Amino acid sequence: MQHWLMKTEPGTFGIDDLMGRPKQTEPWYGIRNYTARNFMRDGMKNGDQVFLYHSSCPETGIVGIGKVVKEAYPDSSAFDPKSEWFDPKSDPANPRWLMVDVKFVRKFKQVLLLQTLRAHAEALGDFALLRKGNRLSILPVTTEQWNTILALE
DNA sequence: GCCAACGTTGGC
DNA sequence: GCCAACGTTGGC
Repeated sequence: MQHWLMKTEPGTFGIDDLMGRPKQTEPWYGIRNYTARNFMRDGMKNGDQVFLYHSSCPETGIVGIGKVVKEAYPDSSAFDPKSEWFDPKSDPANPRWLMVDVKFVRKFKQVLLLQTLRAHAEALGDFALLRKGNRLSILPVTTEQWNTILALE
């Protein structure tokens, strides 16, 4: 099993929204970055666990855990002209963008803040989230990093 | 294929 | 709101 981290903006859709969804599950639509898409397409498998991360908000950091319950399939929002994520270049016969379904697993009692993660940067090694200028919305987490982070909770 | 311009992300 | 960093676009 592999581990990942997925960013989300709580002002738009956060962990509380995920908890409130039917089956506590949501299609992760709207990813418009090739590297992130490739992680979904080539890496993410059913059962993989995911840190849920809140960005662009007062308390940025990891807020809980989810898991992949449906592997990559076409992101239908790319075909919807009314959608904010509409992409006219994505052909339904050859979809450019993909999504996975994520199910809520648990929420941390308190946010594991980015600044806390930074304080343990050495123990985390080369962690994509902490790299300068990191903008990936989906990124891999090694098992070692996963366990180190869980111990910080 | 290069690279400048532009748009977006995301922390602060 | 600012700004650094990065990805994408498009002219050549």
